[in-house]
Amino acid sequence: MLELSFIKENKDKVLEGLERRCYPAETTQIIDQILDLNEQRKSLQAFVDVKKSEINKLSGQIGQLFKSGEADKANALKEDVAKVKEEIGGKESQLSETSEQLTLLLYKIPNVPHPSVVKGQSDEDNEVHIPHKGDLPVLGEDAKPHWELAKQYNLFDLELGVKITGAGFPLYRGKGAKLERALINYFLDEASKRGYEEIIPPLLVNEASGIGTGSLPDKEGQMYYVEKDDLYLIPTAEVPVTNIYRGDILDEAQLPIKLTGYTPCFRREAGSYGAHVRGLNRVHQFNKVEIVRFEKPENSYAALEEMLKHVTDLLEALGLPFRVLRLCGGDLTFASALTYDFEVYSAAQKRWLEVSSVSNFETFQSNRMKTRYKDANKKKQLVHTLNGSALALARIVACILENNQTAEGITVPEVLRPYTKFDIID
RNA sequence: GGAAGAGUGGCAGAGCUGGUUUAAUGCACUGGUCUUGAAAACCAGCGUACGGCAACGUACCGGGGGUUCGAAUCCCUCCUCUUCCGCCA
Repeated sequence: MLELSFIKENKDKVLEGLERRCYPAETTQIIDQILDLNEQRKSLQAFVDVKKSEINKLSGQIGQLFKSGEADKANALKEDVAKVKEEIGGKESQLSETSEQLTLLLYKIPNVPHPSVVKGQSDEDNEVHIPHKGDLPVLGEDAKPHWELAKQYNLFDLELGVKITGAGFPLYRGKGAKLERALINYFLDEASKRGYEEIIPPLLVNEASGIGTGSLPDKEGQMYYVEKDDLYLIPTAEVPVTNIYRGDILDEAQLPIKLTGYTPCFRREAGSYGAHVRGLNRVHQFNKVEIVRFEKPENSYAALEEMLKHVTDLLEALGLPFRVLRLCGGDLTFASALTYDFEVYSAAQKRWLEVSSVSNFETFQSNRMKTRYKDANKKKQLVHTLNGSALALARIVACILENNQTAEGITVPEVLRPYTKFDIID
């Protein structure tokens, strides 16, 4: 959520940001509504505060009078209080309604994109930030997509997942399960090497946590919801991990805070089904290692570059052909100011698959969560939050299987062998 | 799941027979005095949010609601924690 003070002082920037996101014109009007409501709120509060102050004073006097036995005078004052209350009338409830409305409207305004983000409608307008190096791999005519390879080598089973749960819940087995576990451990170890503290968070979160990171309100439909306990299954470790510091005022010395966590991720994503979402390309449950950072504002973009390098290193080590995109305004997620998407090329499917997304949210999440720090002058400031996948597993597995297939079997990337304890899947 | 008790400012902890509590006191923390320096001692400051140039005002004693002229204090409700019992990886 944007800060009210920022909207007030930088209305043009906010509008220009909406423009680059290709937001509909109605959203522009919300900005004016917000500013109007805020003025209303301010005058309401000033009024109510003064009246309450009067009541407080009178009540104090009544107390004194009762003590000194002057009940008559006290009772007379009670009538004065009643008058003041009448003056307040519905203003107090108006005040709280106005504040609530204001918050709801603020929730509707997305983050202002970083100046480097280009205007664009959809993923077709994304810019290539780091192009793929060298030629794209070409496989033989008989190359198979990962869902066929999985069947051939008995690595994961989507039909069994259907039997046990439903569509989109893969069951990994044998070397498929071991490969999955190897990747998780490898990614966690690499994050640890770079100074991230490992976290195992709860997989269900409450409403406040969902609001903190921006998964709520509005996006309820994308999360699994346990009605009986009013809890949500996490769509990413970002939600529980970022909310660790919800409502906290940190010490400057604590920053930066670097956290990593492996969790399964649950996404309802009632989207389309078809050839392009076959196999592991899109599932309701997948595994992911997430990295999360809390930074001082002046350091957050350097941190983003570090994260970019981190993910780049992982993909290079795995030997997967990839490119990095800088998302255009229209493809940027609601809370993000700048996002880099990583896409891995699937040689068998002959298409790019998104495997990671690294974003700087600046103060958008921290303003919702009220996560601040005291700077050198002891002034409270919102921190910047960042996060990224390092990495999301399902599609990485798909690409490893497809790109590394040989007549003898699927070769395991060198860096994973200490974890898998086998070199080839055959 | 059942029973009992409890949730107060960074921590500890009073207040909880409703009215100088505008939340005592201690510790921690910050600044100052003293000192060669430090410690000790002493003095002062020391929560968050909103409004206001400011003085200051308002709200917050787990969350929400209620009673009252007035609520940390009484009532209702939800949440959490502790102890005991039950169940259980």
